[in-house]
Amino acid sequence: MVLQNRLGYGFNGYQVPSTPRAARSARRRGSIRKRVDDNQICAFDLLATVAGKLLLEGQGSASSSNIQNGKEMCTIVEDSIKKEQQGADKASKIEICDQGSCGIHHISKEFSHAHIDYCSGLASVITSSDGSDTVDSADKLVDGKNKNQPGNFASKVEVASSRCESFDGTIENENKEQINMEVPTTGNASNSTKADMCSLDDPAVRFRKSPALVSLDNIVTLPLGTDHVHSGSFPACRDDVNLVIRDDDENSSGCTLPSTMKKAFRPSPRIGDRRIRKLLASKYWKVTPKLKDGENFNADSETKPVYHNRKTCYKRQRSQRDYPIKKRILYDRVSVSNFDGGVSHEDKTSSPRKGFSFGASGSAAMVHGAFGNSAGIASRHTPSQSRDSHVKLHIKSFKVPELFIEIPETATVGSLKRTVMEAVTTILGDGLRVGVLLQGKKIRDDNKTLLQTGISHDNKLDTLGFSLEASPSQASPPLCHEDHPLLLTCDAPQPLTRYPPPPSGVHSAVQHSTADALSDPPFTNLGNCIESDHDSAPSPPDMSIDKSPVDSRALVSIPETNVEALAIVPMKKSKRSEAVQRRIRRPFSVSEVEALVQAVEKLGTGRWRDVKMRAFDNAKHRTYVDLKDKWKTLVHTARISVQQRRGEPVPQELLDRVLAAHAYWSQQQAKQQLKHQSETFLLL
DNA sequence: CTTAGGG
DNA sequence: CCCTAAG
Repeated sequence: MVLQNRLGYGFNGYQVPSTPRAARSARRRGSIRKRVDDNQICAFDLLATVAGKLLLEGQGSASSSNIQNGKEMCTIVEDSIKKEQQGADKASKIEICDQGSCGIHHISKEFSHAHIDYCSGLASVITSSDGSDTVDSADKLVDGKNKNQPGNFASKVEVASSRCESFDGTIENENKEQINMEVPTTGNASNSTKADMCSLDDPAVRFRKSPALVSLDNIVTLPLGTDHVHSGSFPACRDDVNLVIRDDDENSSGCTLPSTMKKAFRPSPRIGDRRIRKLLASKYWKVTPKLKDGENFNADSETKPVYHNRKTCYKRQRSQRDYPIKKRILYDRVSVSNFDGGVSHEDKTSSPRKGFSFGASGSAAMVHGAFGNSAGIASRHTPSQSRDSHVKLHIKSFKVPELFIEIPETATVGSLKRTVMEAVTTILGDGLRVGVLLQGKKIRDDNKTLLQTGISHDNKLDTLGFSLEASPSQASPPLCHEDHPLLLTCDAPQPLTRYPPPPSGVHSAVQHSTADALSDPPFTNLGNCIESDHDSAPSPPDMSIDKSPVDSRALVSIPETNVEALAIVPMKKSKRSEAVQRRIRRPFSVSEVEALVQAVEKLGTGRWRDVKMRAFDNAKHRTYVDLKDKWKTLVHTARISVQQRRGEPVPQELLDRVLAAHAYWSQQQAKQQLKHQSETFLLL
């Protein structure tokens, strides 16, 4: 507590605004826009630190109201230390994070958010007050965490893998969650396929909700350099919770849509902005771990443009961004079965995870499968047309194609998970279309009926396959390859082919979406900055990851404006005058709320732009206005009864923090005003 | 462009 | 989320 005073923090542990609004404003307008607060220790951090210290010392709870459940945190911390001391296997360290993530209380969470940061914080801050073994412990934590990064990654992966497998098994057991496809024989191949796809209901959404595990073979490669760890402390900024929620909206946004139309209107400069934006988002991955105190990766020069043309883009974005992006799925292992053959019990209702079973087996099989890009299909065909003209397809599972991810070794496991998740979800997201193959031959004529194509014959069903191809209308803006830290790819790089799809549909599809992944994953992913997997809600599922050599695999091949803009142009035309569409509603996830709360606690209300940059810099679809609005609703939510609340319930703990922070900053604002008033009064 | 607030 | 006045 002494520390607080000494360091000049607000009594409540909130940081007093360091820059007058006017100054900030000026700063903003100026070319140099520096974030003042980031190099300062946040009061909350301090609190956490103090709490951590207390806890580490086994003194139990801290005094601040913000520090609750100290015991639990204590347990975690001590536990982790113990593990470290015992040389417990490194994988367990991840568990620490996970435990933390499960925590519902402030400190614990904070700790989990930035366990490393806080640890380092402990080392640096606490030492100054009274050095003790506490510091050692903290250091150990930090070091331990880092040291075993490279060496033990494999083991970690294995752990994840096994978990995944078991999970997968679970899914398999729940075969009720398989997807049945029943298609009129008379329907044409294309239609039926699409219909089925649609019946899946936005898979992406489900995916997000579900704890489904994705198992990918050879998808993750971590460069295991030597300088893996910066021994000292971590950058201060790391305690920021930064949500990386790249938005697919952006992708479909007018800004980048490579549609011919757009191009006509949009001079290249826009693309430039776009690039910068992308770069920004991605750069973060690489740079973050190496940031120095106070250094902000959000260099003004880079950030500025983002906001700069935002408005300009906006309108155009809106014209498109809201059109639901039909999520499609990669059908890898598809089984066609007789509906009568005992699968009739399967319900078709939608439920999370339904129909998704990401096998632990390598996805490479899919790539090199019998049909190349086609999905393998085990089939049993209805022996007869007893049910007349219906072919029943039973899709047993899906598999995500091979991915390739490169991520800095200094990245956290959490960010790795998110990266993978991002990649996976992106692939699942959109930009894919289904191709139908029969006996290895692609059926291009969408107008043929199943009957005509022979899909209705059992003998042929054995060779029925679905392939994934890049959706013609899907467009991904070009990305910068160079020193792009994050790299996703699948299998061998193939020349991007336009529609008509390349021989290997999957490849192209994957690549395509892969490129997309770099830019605009379809949905929420947590930021790289979040140290732990604290978010439990839409948290990325655990995945099995394999370490695989980078090979000579090329970076993501960027589909050059591969746009037929088929789906787009008509839309625009019909929309006449580009009636601005309302942005799609995207409820804040708990983790987002958490990030917001934390940022506001630190920065206060009224600095939404900073909040945005701090915690949502990579969440392109969250504008500072959104954040402000969300805060507004949060405050409101916190004040109403639990019964009146709707949507995903926000942990009371968070709401408490909201109220606390709101109260504090309101008061602070009032004070400032008073001050200002008196000043002007004095002048008069 | 940002904030602040009403809608 | 949107819209907008005001800075």
